[in-house]
Amino acid sequence: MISPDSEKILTPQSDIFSIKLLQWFDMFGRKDLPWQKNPSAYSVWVSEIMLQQTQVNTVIPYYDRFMKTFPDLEALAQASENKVLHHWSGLGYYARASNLHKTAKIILSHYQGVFPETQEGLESLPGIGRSTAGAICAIAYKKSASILDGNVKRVLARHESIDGWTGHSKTLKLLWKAAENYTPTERIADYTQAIMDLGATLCTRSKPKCHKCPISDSCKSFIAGNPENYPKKKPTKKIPSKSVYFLIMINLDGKLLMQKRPINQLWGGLWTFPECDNIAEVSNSCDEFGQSAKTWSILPSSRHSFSHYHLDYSPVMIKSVAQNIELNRKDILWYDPNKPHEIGMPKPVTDLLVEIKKRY
DNA sequence: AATACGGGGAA
DNA sequence: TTCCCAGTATT
Repeated sequence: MISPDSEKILTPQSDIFSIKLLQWFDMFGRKDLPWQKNPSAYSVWVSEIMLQQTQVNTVIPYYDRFMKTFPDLEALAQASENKVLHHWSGLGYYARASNLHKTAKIILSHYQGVFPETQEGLESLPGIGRSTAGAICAIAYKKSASILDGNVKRVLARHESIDGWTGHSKTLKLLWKAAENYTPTERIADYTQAIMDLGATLCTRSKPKCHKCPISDSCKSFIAGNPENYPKKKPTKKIPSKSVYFLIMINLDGKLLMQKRPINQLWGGLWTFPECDNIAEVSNSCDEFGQSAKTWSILPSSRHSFSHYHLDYSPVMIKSVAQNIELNRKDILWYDPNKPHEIGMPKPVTDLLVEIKKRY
Protein backbone atom coordinates (compact mmCIF):
# COMPACT_ATOMS: atom_id res chain seq x y z
CA MET A 1 0.00 0.00 0.00
CA ILE A 2 1.41 3.35 -1.07
CA SER A 3 0.83 6.09 1.40
CA PRO A 4 -0.97 9.05 -0.18
CA ASP A 5 1.12 12.11 -0.96
CA SER A 6 -1.00 14.92 0.38
CA GLU A 7 0.71 17.52 -1.78
CA LYS A 8 -0.07 15.73 -5.03
CA ILE A 9 -3.66 15.12 -4.08
CA LEU A 10 -4.14 18.82 -3.49
CA THR A 11 -2.46 19.79 -6.76
CA PRO A 12 -4.95 20.23 -9.62
CA GLN A 13 -4.29 18.11 -12.67
CA SER A 14 -3.76 21.18 -14.81
CA ASP A 15 -0.91 22.25 -12.55
CA ILE A 16 0.68 18.80 -12.67
CA PHE A 17 0.73 19.07 -16.45
CA SER A 18 2.70 22.31 -16.47
CA ILE A 19 4.97 21.26 -13.60
CA LYS A 20 6.00 18.09 -15.44
CA LEU A 21 6.50 19.99 -18.64
CA LEU A 22 8.67 22.59 -16.92
CA GLN A 23 10.80 19.93 -15.23
CA TRP A 24 11.33 18.30 -18.60
CA PHE A 25 12.12 21.67 -20.19
CA ASP A 26 14.79 22.40 -17.59
CA MET A 27 16.53 19.17 -18.55
CA PHE A 28 15.95 18.83 -22.28
CA GLY A 29 14.36 21.98 -23.70
CA ARG A 30 16.03 24.18 -26.30
CA LYS A 31 17.34 27.41 -24.87
CA ASP A 32 19.82 28.54 -27.49
CA LEU A 33 17.67 29.42 -30.48
CA PRO A 34 18.57 32.86 -31.91
CA TRP A 35 15.33 34.48 -30.74
CA GLN A 36 15.68 33.14 -27.21
CA LYS A 37 18.70 35.28 -26.36
CA ASN A 38 17.26 38.62 -25.27
CA PRO A 39 13.55 38.34 -25.91
CA SER A 40 11.84 41.67 -26.52
CA ALA A 41 8.39 42.25 -27.93
CA TYR A 42 10.09 43.07 -31.23
CA SER A 43 12.25 39.95 -31.44
CA VAL A 44 9.48 37.65 -30.23
CA TRP A 45 7.11 39.18 -32.77
CA VAL A 46 9.50 38.80 -35.70
CA SER A 47 10.38 35.22 -34.78
CA GLU A 48 6.75 34.22 -34.20
CA ILE A 49 5.65 35.63 -37.55
CA MET A 50 8.50 33.84 -39.33
CA LEU A 51 7.66 30.62 -37.50
CA GLN A 52 4.07 30.65 -38.71
CA GLN A 53 3.74 27.58 -40.95
CA THR A 54 7.52 27.44 -41.20
CA GLN A 55 9.93 25.20 -39.38
CA VAL A 56 12.70 26.28 -37.05
CA ASN A 57 15.63 25.21 -39.21
CA THR A 58 14.25 27.08 -42.19
CA VAL A 59 13.68 30.21 -40.14
CA ILE A 60 17.05 30.51 -38.38
CA PRO A 61 19.13 31.97 -41.26
CA TYR A 62 16.28 34.29 -42.28
CA TYR A 63 15.84 35.49 -38.71
CA ASP A 64 19.56 36.23 -38.28
CA ARG A 65 19.73 38.17 -41.53
CA PHE A 66 16.50 40.04 -40.84
CA MET A 67 17.51 41.16 -37.35
CA LYS A 68 20.92 42.25 -38.58
CA THR A 69 19.30 44.46 -41.22
CA PHE A 70 16.31 45.62 -39.14
CA PRO A 71 17.61 45.53 -35.55
CA ASP A 72 14.65 47.35 -34.08
CA LEU A 73 11.10 48.39 -34.82
CA GLU A 74 12.13 51.82 -36.09
CA ALA A 75 14.57 50.35 -38.60
CA LEU A 76 11.85 48.07 -39.92
CA ALA A 77 9.20 50.78 -40.07
CA GLN A 78 11.48 53.10 -42.00
CA ALA A 79 12.69 50.51 -44.50
CA SER A 80 11.18 50.24 -47.97
CA GLU A 81 8.63 47.56 -48.65
CA ASN A 82 10.91 46.16 -51.35
CA LYS A 83 13.74 45.73 -48.88
CA VAL A 84 11.54 44.01 -46.32
CA LEU A 85 10.21 41.60 -48.94
CA HIS A 86 13.77 41.08 -50.19
CA HIS A 87 14.70 39.72 -46.77
CA TRP A 88 11.66 37.46 -46.83
CA SER A 89 12.34 36.02 -50.29
CA GLY A 90 12.19 32.25 -50.18
CA LEU A 91 10.31 32.04 -46.88
CA GLY A 92 6.86 32.06 -48.42
CA TYR A 93 3.53 33.45 -47.23
CA TYR A 94 4.65 36.92 -48.20
CA ALA A 95 1.58 38.56 -46.69
CA ARG A 96 3.37 37.90 -43.41
CA ALA A 97 6.16 40.27 -44.44
CA SER A 98 3.75 42.91 -45.76
CA ASN A 99 1.79 42.76 -42.52
CA LEU A 100 4.99 42.89 -40.48
CA HIS A 101 6.00 46.07 -42.24
CA LYS A 102 2.52 47.54 -42.00
CA THR A 103 2.36 46.81 -38.28
CA ALA A 104 5.82 48.29 -37.66
CA LYS A 105 4.67 51.53 -39.28
CA ILE A 106 1.45 51.56 -37.26
CA ILE A 107 3.30 51.05 -33.98
CA LEU A 108 5.81 53.77 -34.80
CA SER A 109 3.25 56.33 -35.89
CA HIS A 110 0.26 55.57 -33.64
CA TYR A 111 1.80 53.89 -30.58
CA GLN A 112 4.95 56.00 -30.16
CA GLY A 113 7.00 52.98 -31.19
CA VAL A 114 5.83 50.89 -28.24
CA PHE A 115 4.03 47.59 -28.71
CA PRO A 116 0.54 47.25 -27.22
CA GLU A 117 0.73 45.44 -23.90
CA THR A 118 -2.53 43.53 -24.02
CA GLN A 119 -3.59 40.49 -25.97
CA GLU A 120 -6.47 42.45 -27.57
CA GLY A 121 -4.23 45.36 -28.45
CA LEU A 122 -1.78 43.03 -30.15
CA GLU A 123 -4.53 41.15 -31.99
CA SER A 124 -5.78 44.38 -33.52
CA LEU A 125 -2.55 44.66 -35.52
CA PRO A 126 -2.19 43.23 -39.05
CA GLY A 127 -0.79 39.72 -39.06
CA ILE A 128 -1.13 39.14 -35.32
CA GLY A 129 -3.81 36.64 -34.45
CA ARG A 130 -4.77 34.91 -31.25
CA SER A 131 -1.79 32.55 -31.03
CA THR A 132 0.89 35.09 -31.93
CA ALA A 133 -0.58 37.61 -29.51
CA GLY A 134 -0.51 34.92 -26.84
CA ALA A 135 3.12 34.11 -27.61
CA ILE A 136 4.19 37.75 -27.34
CA CYS A 137 2.30 38.16 -24.06
CA ALA A 138 3.76 34.98 -22.63
CA ILE A 139 7.36 35.15 -23.84
CA ALA A 140 8.01 38.89 -23.96
CA TYR A 141 5.68 40.16 -21.24
CA LYS A 142 5.63 37.07 -18.96
CA LYS A 143 1.86 37.35 -18.79
CA SER A 144 -0.23 34.23 -18.45
CA ALA A 145 -1.47 33.68 -22.02
CA SER A 146 -2.12 30.69 -24.26
CA ILE A 147 -0.82 29.76 -27.67
CA LEU A 148 -2.05 27.18 -30.16
CA ASP A 149 0.31 26.44 -33.00
CA GLY A 150 0.83 23.24 -34.94
CA ASN A 151 3.01 21.62 -32.30
CA VAL A 152 0.72 22.52 -29.42
CA LYS A 153 -2.28 21.31 -31.38
CA ARG A 154 -0.64 17.92 -31.81
CA VAL A 155 0.40 17.64 -28.16
CA LEU A 156 -3.05 18.56 -26.89
CA ALA A 157 -5.01 16.54 -29.45
CA ARG A 158 -3.06 13.47 -28.32
CA HIS A 159 -3.11 14.21 -24.62
CA GLU A 160 -6.88 14.78 -24.65
CA SER A 161 -7.69 12.39 -27.50
CA ILE A 162 -9.39 15.22 -29.35
CA ASP A 163 -10.86 13.92 -32.59
CA GLY A 164 -11.35 15.76 -35.83
CA TRP A 165 -9.22 17.81 -38.16
CA THR A 166 -7.72 20.92 -36.52
CA GLY A 167 -9.10 23.03 -39.36
CA HIS A 168 -12.62 22.41 -38.13
CA SER A 169 -13.85 25.12 -35.80
CA LYS A 170 -15.33 22.60 -33.39
CA THR A 171 -11.98 20.86 -33.00
CA LEU A 172 -10.20 24.18 -32.72
CA LYS A 173 -12.49 25.28 -29.91
CA LEU A 174 -11.74 22.13 -27.92
CA LEU A 175 -8.01 22.60 -28.48
CA TRP A 176 -8.10 26.23 -27.32
CA LYS A 177 -10.04 25.18 -24.27
CA ALA A 178 -7.41 22.56 -23.44
CA ALA A 179 -4.62 25.06 -24.11
CA GLU A 180 -6.16 27.55 -21.69
CA ASN A 181 -6.84 24.87 -19.12
CA TYR A 182 -3.14 23.93 -18.89
CA THR A 183 -1.68 27.42 -19.18
CA PRO A 184 0.03 28.19 -15.86
CA THR A 185 0.49 31.52 -14.11
CA GLU A 186 4.09 30.81 -13.10
CA ARG A 187 7.07 30.51 -15.47
CA ILE A 188 4.79 31.24 -18.40
CA ALA A 189 7.59 31.98 -20.87
CA ASP A 190 9.33 28.68 -20.16
CA TYR A 191 6.06 26.78 -20.26
CA THR A 192 5.21 28.26 -23.67
CA GLN A 193 8.60 27.26 -24.99
CA ALA A 194 8.32 23.87 -23.31
CA ILE A 195 5.07 22.78 -24.89
CA MET A 196 6.28 23.86 -28.33
CA ASP A 197 9.56 22.01 -27.79
CA LEU A 198 7.77 18.89 -26.70
CA GLY A 199 5.77 18.89 -29.92
CA ALA A 200 8.83 19.58 -32.03
CA THR A 201 11.17 17.01 -30.47
CA LEU A 202 9.17 14.21 -28.78
CA CYS A 203 5.52 14.48 -29.75
CA THR A 204 6.36 14.39 -33.43
CA ARG A 205 3.90 13.68 -36.22
CA SER A 206 5.20 10.19 -36.79
CA LYS A 207 6.99 7.89 -34.36
CA PRO A 208 6.48 10.01 -31.24
CA LYS A 209 8.98 9.23 -28.49
CA CYS A 210 6.35 8.57 -25.86
CA HIS A 211 8.81 6.63 -23.68
CA LYS A 212 10.66 9.90 -23.10
CA CYS A 213 7.58 12.05 -22.68
CA PRO A 214 7.03 13.66 -19.26
CA ILE A 215 3.24 13.67 -19.61
CA SER A 216 2.66 10.25 -21.17
CA ASP A 217 1.14 8.90 -17.95
CA SER A 218 -1.78 11.30 -18.31
CA CYS A 219 -1.93 11.21 -22.11
CA LYS A 220 -5.22 9.68 -23.20
CA SER A 221 -4.02 8.57 -26.62
CA PHE A 222 -0.84 7.05 -25.20
CA ILE A 223 -2.91 5.11 -22.69
CA ALA A 224 -5.17 3.97 -25.52
CA GLY A 225 -2.09 3.06 -27.55
CA ASN A 226 -2.91 5.21 -30.58
CA PRO A 227 -1.14 8.58 -30.33
CA GLU A 228 -0.45 8.62 -34.06
CA ASN A 229 -4.19 8.78 -34.74
CA TYR A 230 -4.15 12.38 -33.52
CA PRO A 231 -4.59 14.97 -34.75
CA LYS A 232 -6.76 13.71 -37.56
CA LYS A 233 -5.48 14.31 -41.06
CA LYS A 234 -6.83 17.04 -43.24
CA PRO A 235 -9.45 15.74 -45.68
CA THR A 236 -7.63 15.02 -48.92
CA LYS A 237 -8.48 17.08 -51.92
CA LYS A 238 -6.94 16.98 -55.35
CA ILE A 239 -5.19 20.19 -56.24
CA PRO A 240 -5.33 21.59 -59.76
CA SER A 241 -2.47 22.55 -62.05
CA LYS A 242 -1.93 25.75 -63.96
CA SER A 243 0.50 26.40 -66.81
CA VAL A 244 2.05 29.74 -67.61
CA TYR A 245 4.89 31.18 -69.65
CA PHE A 246 7.37 33.46 -67.91
CA LEU A 247 8.41 36.13 -70.39
CA ILE A 248 12.07 36.85 -69.84
CA MET A 249 12.79 39.92 -71.90
CA ILE A 250 16.45 40.81 -72.18
CA ASN A 251 17.38 44.20 -73.52
CA LEU A 252 20.57 45.21 -75.27
CA ASP A 253 22.21 46.01 -71.92
CA GLY A 254 21.58 42.48 -70.68
CA LYS A 255 18.93 43.65 -68.23
CA LEU A 256 15.71 41.77 -67.56
CA LEU A 257 12.23 43.24 -67.46
CA MET A 258 10.47 42.55 -64.18
CA GLN A 259 7.00 43.38 -62.98
CA LYS A 260 5.67 43.97 -59.48
CA ARG A 261 2.69 41.87 -58.48
CA PRO A 262 -0.45 43.36 -56.89
CA ILE A 263 0.00 43.55 -53.12
CA ASN A 264 -3.05 41.55 -52.08
CA GLN A 265 -2.62 38.54 -54.35
CA LEU A 266 -0.37 35.52 -54.66
CA TRP A 267 3.26 36.59 -54.32
CA GLY A 268 1.91 40.05 -53.49
CA GLY A 269 4.53 42.79 -53.67
CA LEU A 270 7.11 40.49 -55.19
CA TRP A 271 8.75 41.05 -58.54
CA THR A 272 8.36 38.40 -61.24
CA PHE A 273 8.62 38.05 -64.99
CA PRO A 274 5.49 39.03 -66.91
CA GLU A 275 3.32 36.01 -67.62
CA CYS A 276 1.08 34.84 -70.42
CA ASP A 277 -1.12 31.79 -70.81
CA ASN A 278 -0.67 31.00 -74.49
CA ILE A 279 2.46 30.98 -76.56
CA ALA A 280 0.53 32.80 -79.27
CA GLU A 281 0.28 35.84 -77.01
CA VAL A 282 4.00 36.28 -76.52
CA SER A 283 4.40 38.90 -79.19
CA ASN A 284 1.40 40.91 -78.04
CA SER A 285 2.47 40.72 -74.40
CA CYS A 286 5.90 42.03 -75.25
CA ASP A 287 4.37 44.91 -77.15
CA GLU A 288 2.54 45.96 -74.00
CA PHE A 289 5.89 46.58 -72.40
CA GLY A 290 7.21 48.45 -75.41
CA GLN A 291 9.38 45.53 -76.40
CA SER A 292 9.46 44.09 -79.88
CA ALA A 293 10.08 40.41 -79.56
CA LYS A 294 12.00 39.33 -82.60
CA THR A 295 12.99 35.83 -81.66
CA TRP A 296 12.40 33.68 -78.62
CA SER A 297 13.14 30.24 -77.35
CA ILE A 298 11.12 28.22 -74.90
CA LEU A 299 13.01 26.49 -72.11
CA PRO A 300 11.83 23.27 -70.46
CA SER A 301 9.06 23.76 -67.93
CA SER A 302 9.40 23.37 -64.18
CA ARG A 303 6.85 22.82 -61.46
CA HIS A 304 6.34 24.96 -58.38
CA SER A 305 3.78 23.68 -55.92
CA PHE A 306 1.59 25.74 -53.64
CA SER A 307 -0.74 24.34 -51.03
CA HIS A 308 -3.69 24.89 -53.36
CA TYR A 309 -2.32 24.31 -56.88
CA HIS A 310 0.69 23.32 -58.96
CA LEU A 311 2.25 25.93 -61.18
CA ASP A 312 3.99 24.65 -64.31
CA TYR A 313 6.02 27.47 -65.74
CA SER A 314 7.93 27.60 -69.01
CA PRO A 315 10.56 30.31 -69.30
CA VAL A 316 10.53 32.07 -72.65
CA MET A 317 13.83 33.74 -73.41
CA ILE A 318 13.17 36.84 -75.48
CA LYS A 319 15.84 38.95 -77.09
CA SER A 320 14.45 42.42 -77.39
CA VAL A 321 15.80 44.89 -79.87
CA ALA A 322 14.57 47.75 -77.72
CA GLN A 323 16.91 49.93 -75.76
CA ASN A 324 16.71 50.48 -72.04
CA ILE A 325 13.67 52.61 -72.61
CA GLU A 326 11.85 54.52 -69.92
CA LEU A 327 8.60 52.72 -69.33
CA ASN A 328 7.03 55.24 -67.01
CA ARG A 329 5.34 52.57 -64.98
CA LYS A 330 5.86 52.10 -61.27
CA ASP A 331 5.33 48.35 -61.54
CA ILE A 332 8.16 47.79 -64.02
CA LEU A 333 11.91 47.73 -63.61
CA TRP A 334 14.96 46.57 -65.51
CA TYR A 335 16.86 44.09 -63.40
CA ASP A 336 20.61 43.83 -63.77
CA PRO A 337 21.76 40.40 -62.57
CA ASN A 338 25.18 41.90 -61.92
CA LYS A 339 23.80 44.74 -59.82
CA PRO A 340 20.72 43.24 -58.24
CA HIS A 341 18.01 45.42 -56.71
CA GLU A 342 16.96 44.74 -53.14
CA ILE A 343 13.50 43.50 -54.04
CA GLY A 344 11.40 40.51 -53.15
CA MET A 345 11.25 37.60 -55.58
CA PRO A 346 9.62 34.17 -55.28
CA LYS A 347 11.61 30.96 -55.45
CA PRO A 348 11.06 30.10 -59.14
CA VAL A 349 12.30 33.56 -60.11
CA THR A 350 15.44 33.45 -57.98
CA ASP A 351 16.10 29.96 -59.33
CA LEU A 352 15.76 31.21 -62.90
CA LEU A 353 18.03 34.17 -62.26
CA VAL A 354 20.76 31.80 -61.12
CA GLU A 355 20.34 29.82 -64.33
CA ILE A 356 20.33 32.90 -66.51
CA LYS A 357 23.47 34.25 -64.90
CA LYS A 358 25.21 30.95 -65.57
CA ARG A 359 24.17 30.68 -69.20
CA TYR A 360 24.08 34.22 -70.56
C1' DA B 1 -17.34 27.81 -42.22
C1' DA B 2 -14.35 27.53 -45.95
C1' DT B 3 -10.63 29.13 -48.56
C1' DA B 4 -6.24 31.66 -49.82
C1' DC B 5 -1.69 31.97 -49.04
C1' DG B 6 4.77 29.34 -50.12
C1' DG B 7 8.12 26.64 -49.45
C1' DG B 8 10.56 23.07 -47.25
C1' DG B 9 11.15 18.68 -45.07
C1' DA B 10 9.79 14.09 -43.62
C1' DA B 11 8.33 9.57 -44.74
C1' DT C 1 3.91 11.09 -53.78
C1' DT C 2 1.42 13.02 -49.85
C1' DC C 3 1.19 15.26 -45.73
C1' DC C 4 2.20 18.72 -42.45
C1' DC C 5 4.23 22.73 -40.29
C1' DA C 6 5.94 28.09 -34.24
C1' DG C 7 -1.54 30.90 -38.42
C1' DT C 8 -3.98 34.88 -40.14
C1' DA C 9 -6.99 37.36 -43.25
C1' DT C 10 -10.54 37.26 -46.34
C1' DT C 11 -14.75 35.72 -48.22
